Amino acid sequence: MTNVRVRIAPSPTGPLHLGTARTALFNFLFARHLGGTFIFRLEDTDQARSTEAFEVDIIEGMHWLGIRWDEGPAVAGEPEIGNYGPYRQMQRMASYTEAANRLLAEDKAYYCYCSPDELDVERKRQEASHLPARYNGRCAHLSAEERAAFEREGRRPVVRFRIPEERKIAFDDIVRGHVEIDTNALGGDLVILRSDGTPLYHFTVAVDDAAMEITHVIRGEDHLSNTPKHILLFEALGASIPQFAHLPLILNPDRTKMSKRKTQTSVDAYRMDGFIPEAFVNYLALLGWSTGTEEEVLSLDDLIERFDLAKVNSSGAVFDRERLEWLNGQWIRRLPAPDLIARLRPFLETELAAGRIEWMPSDQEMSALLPVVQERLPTLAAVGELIGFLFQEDVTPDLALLVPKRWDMAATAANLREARGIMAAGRDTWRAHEIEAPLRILVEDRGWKAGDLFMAIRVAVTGRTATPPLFDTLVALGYERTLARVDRAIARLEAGTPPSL
RNA sequence: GCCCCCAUCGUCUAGAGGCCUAGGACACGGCCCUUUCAAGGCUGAGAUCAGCGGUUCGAAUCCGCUUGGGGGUACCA
Repeated sequence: MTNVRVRIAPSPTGPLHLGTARTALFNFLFARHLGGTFIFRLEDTDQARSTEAFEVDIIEGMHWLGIRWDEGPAVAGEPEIGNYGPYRQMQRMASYTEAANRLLAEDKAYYCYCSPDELDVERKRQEASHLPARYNGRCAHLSAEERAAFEREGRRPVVRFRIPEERKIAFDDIVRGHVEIDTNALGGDLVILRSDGTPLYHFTVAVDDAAMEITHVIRGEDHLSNTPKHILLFEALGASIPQFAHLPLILNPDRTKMSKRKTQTSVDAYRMDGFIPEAFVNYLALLGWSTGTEEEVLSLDDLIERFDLAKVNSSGAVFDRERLEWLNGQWIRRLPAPDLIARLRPFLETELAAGRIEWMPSDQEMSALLPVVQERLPTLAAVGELIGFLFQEDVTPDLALLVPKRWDMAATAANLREARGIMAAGRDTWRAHEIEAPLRILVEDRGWKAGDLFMAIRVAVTGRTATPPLFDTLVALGYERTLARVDRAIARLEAGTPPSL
């Protein structure tokens, strides 16, 4: 165990987000690689938008991905683990007011009575004269009388943290290298407590990171510009300054910051789409990082072993669902049969509930099918599309699909009838190559194309043109149902065929 | 507006001055396999390394500028 301590601090104001999941993963990989401590902290101070349902979604989503923490809430309502708790900010309120009072006492912060409206007017004025938006410091040096006057007006002050002027804050970001930002660009003295006494994000993050002795702050690039504020706060609080690593952002296809509008961002939505966590985590890890080798299909353990913050990219990465799907297929193919069947269950339930299948296949049926199904599943959710026709009473194929280009309806009906006769003799030998062999002889005798007959049978029996291998499919369907479906197709073809002259 | 960050195939990336007439993967095309669909194998196309200057014997790699993109700039997180 090293003394490395990192954290992920999501706010439960929405379902687990792709970006949060990736940041969590990078923190987790970093901690595990180094034998450090990974901490989960809930930033639930936005009471208006935070809900317990989102909290549960986030925690369960993380667990689904295989991301576990050493300190933090277990699941909603249950006890926490770790000696630096509580791990919910709402339960740490006292520490923020205590810290703010300390800064006030040391004159590192002061009460500001400017109203939001006044601030707004000032901001607009600065904007109009092309000046950087910045608090003008009107309340920075109020006398006791002035303060009393404001109080008498009924104004409730915020607490502002003094940002020094003309100072360069420099830090060495692990992924970006040396970064320098002038304190004049920080927007002036920073509000750390609202007029109702509740703390603001930049303040809570610094107070908590200090209290939890975070050594490395690994987060999205959107916080890069805010880092000097945090550094100043750490200094004022007398805390040591952690190392920073700012991860490249995940982007929409148009290269803007990923948004719900343009990219599916909910991790749970990907789960419901049939992605498996092995693939998801693998994909996320490779968004902005690579091993430097040509390895791409990597398990969580592989990732932990190879992870290196210094090899993280600095430019944004477009989320590419097709590549995720490819990785998902890779991982599905690697799953042991019983495992895959178990994971397919919930998706079969969904098919059943939606009426797309009429009964549930047994584990035996599924494992018989698996060899021909496993390599054809891009996602777990594709299972219904692939083999649903097996678990329906009947199918009604499109007549147009039933008739091969070289045949017409009458020929198709007649040829299917011949094939049906041959298959009918196979009741006791209903196995793939024993169905196939005599049909091939028939094809040979008649001078047909094997593909034409097989496609006609395929469509007659499954209703689709793309299926698992035909004869395996027939075996799975069974003798009776195969013949019944062929018969029905023949009947429909004959009914649709105009009588010949 | 101001500040910061970024810039290699459509996309994810390899590349830490000579190994690069730039490698891999996804997607796309072709061929093989084949009853369809996949999977797999082989193969093709695809990047004047954003542009311009500089440093150097030598630059995708270092520096500067330009352009483009992104982020930040709240009594949001």
